[in-house]
Amino acid sequence: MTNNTKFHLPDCGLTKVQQILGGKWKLLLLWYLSEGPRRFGEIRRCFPETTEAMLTKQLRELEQDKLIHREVFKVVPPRVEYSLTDLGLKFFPIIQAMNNWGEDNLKD
Amino acid sequence: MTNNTKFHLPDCGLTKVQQILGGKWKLLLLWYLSEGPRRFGEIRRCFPETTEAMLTKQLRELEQDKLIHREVFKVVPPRVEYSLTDLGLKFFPIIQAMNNWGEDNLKD
DNA sequence: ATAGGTACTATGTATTTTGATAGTAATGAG
DNA sequence: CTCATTACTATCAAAATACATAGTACCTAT
Repeated sequence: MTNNTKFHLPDCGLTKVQQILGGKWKLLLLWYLSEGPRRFGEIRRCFPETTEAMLTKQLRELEQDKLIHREVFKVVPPRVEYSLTDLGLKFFPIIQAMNNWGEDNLKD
Repeated sequence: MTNNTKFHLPDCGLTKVQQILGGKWKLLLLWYLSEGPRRFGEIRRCFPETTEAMLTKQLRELEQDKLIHREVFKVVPPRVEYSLTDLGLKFFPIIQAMNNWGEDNLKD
C-alpha cells in the first residue's frame, strides 16, 4: 500500500484551497472578475441573489487571501474597483475546468 | 460590456460543481480514492479527524452523484469497497490542479 | 452462550455559514 | 437644508453543515 498520509493532512494544498475558496460566492466572484475590473455596484447588480453584506465579506476575504485587488478612488460618491491579482489569474484555468466539467457531465 | 448573466446562474456548471463537491470531506475522499478501491474501514482509518457517520454520509452522496461506486461483498464480516467511477476519474485532474496550485501558492 | 469484527444508522447538539434588515459617512446638486 | 449616490458596517435570526455518542445486524470463532 502506498503512503496515504499525504492525503487529508490539514495543511495539504487541497485543504487550503477549500478553506480559501469555500464560500458560497467566491468561485463565482473570481469567475466574474476574470472579465476585468469591476466596481462594487456592478458586482452587486450581477449577484442579486445575495446581499451587499455577504458580497463585501467574501470580497474582503478574497482580498486578504491575495486573490483579488481592491482599489479605492478618493472621489464622491466613492468608487471601489475589484480585480484579479496574478495569483487569482493563475487559478482561473481551474475554475474554467470545473465549469466545463460541470456543464459536460451534470446535465441532470 | 459583455454579457454577464452567464455568471452566477443557479444552474451553471460551476454552481453545480460547488453543490456536489461542497462537503468538507468530498474532495479529499475523491483524491484518496484515486489511488484505487478502498474498504470503508481503510477510509475511516485514513480520516481519523471525522466520524464514521460523516464519512458514510459523504460517501453516499458521492455515490448518488455518480462520482464513486459502492460495491458490497456478501461476506461476514461485511466488506464494502468504494472506488472512483469514470466520471470521478474525469474530475481527478482538476483536484490535482487545485492541490498543486495550493502547494505552490499558499505557503503561508 | 458470548465476544468480536465490519459497516453502518439514529438522534440530538454544536458550530459555521448565510441572509434580512437597518444604519453610517462623505460630498455635491438643487 | 435636504436629498441622492456609493460603498459599506452592524446586529440579529435562520439555515445549513458537522460532530459526538450510542446502538444495530450479521455471522464466526471460542
